[in-house]
Amino acid sequence: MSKNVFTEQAIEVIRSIPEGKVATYGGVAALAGNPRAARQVVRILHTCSRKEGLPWQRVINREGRISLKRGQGYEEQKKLLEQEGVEFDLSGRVNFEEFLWIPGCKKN
DNA sequence: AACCTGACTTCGG
DNA sequence: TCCGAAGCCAGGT
Repeated sequence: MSKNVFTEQAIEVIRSIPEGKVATYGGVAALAGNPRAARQVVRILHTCSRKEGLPWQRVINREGRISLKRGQGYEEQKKLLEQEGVEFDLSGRVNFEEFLWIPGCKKN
């Protein structure tokens, strides 16, 4: 327990996103105890994804899209997700009905 | 040691 | 329906 509780929780939430599923920044923040801390999730991904080995590619924005721009990680993230089985429609969106991870959902 | 920024989201006008 | 502003806060400069 080095950092604050929120950070600890957020990291744990991110870690528990299963392969082939995705979560939103706000969703992770909410599960970590602070629905409005989506930006902190972004920060955490930036600072910890590398050293903590977090599945950063499974976190996308609320529109079901990848927030990164082409040439800045977008392609890599999409590729990683597709390799896990996550599909994108023609406009580059993920179908939440099918791929949004919901803790406790038995369909996982 | 302050100030700025960010792979976001929500709310009010 | 659309747009600006607030909320959140650790890391980098």
